Amino acid sequence: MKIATYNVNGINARLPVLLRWLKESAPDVACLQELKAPQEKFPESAIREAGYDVIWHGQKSWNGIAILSKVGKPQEIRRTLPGDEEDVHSRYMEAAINGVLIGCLYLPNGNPAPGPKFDYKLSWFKRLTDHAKELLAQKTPVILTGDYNVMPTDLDVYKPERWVDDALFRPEVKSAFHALVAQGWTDAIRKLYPDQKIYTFWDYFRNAYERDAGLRIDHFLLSPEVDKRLIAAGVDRHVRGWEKSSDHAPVWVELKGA
DNA sequence: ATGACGAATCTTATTCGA
Repeated sequence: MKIATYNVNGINARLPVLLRWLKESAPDVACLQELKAPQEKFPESAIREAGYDVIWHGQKSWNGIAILSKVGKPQEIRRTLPGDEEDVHSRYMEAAINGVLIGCLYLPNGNPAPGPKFDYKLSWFKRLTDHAKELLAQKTPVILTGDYNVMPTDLDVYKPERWVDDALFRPEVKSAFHALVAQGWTDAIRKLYPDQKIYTFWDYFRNAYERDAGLRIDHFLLSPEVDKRLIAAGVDRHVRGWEKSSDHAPVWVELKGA
């Protein structure tokens, strides 16, 4: 089973690129973030014509996540992250597909830091960590994937010294990520490529992609029951070079079995 | 500190992203 995550930066602006990538990469499951579309403006028929069942949670202007599957209808478990009834951002969605629980997430950016947006990022991270602990306790196959908006180490940043005060790289955020992983999750890309410079995002400015001035912020965390099935993982970085691309590239894992 | 780019919106300017 091949599972992918892709921050599309606007599902309607990205539709041709998304469909092209789905056809080329043919993931069984795809988690999307930053739909930037209200619920009723999601291009459902185009996705279904591409062969995917889909559930999504849109929001006007910002955020929004979706889970696509061509190996059975996603059985939705939840479409909000527990822990704050007042949080109305569409940033988390969870579904069971083929016996694997898949959490699709878009963690807040948090800039500028410090400030209320940074506080929201940290509290969202805390809620995710609390929820992740409960998922792990079930001792079933679980994947938490998406745009974490965190570069976990210096190896994940083209120029670490320029990012020290940024909300994606501040010590509080890196420690939150490491604490989450330390519950017992496996960072799939880092497990298979412990020493390689691998990026998933290149901003639109200053020819960042051409200069390979990138960041690794889209991650796959695997529960032990999934980790033992991990065969391969990678980034479809060439997709970032396509016309009208997102600023992120898709990331994927391949698991043993259906 | 700002801006470079791109997307969305109560658009011709502003907000957000990372």
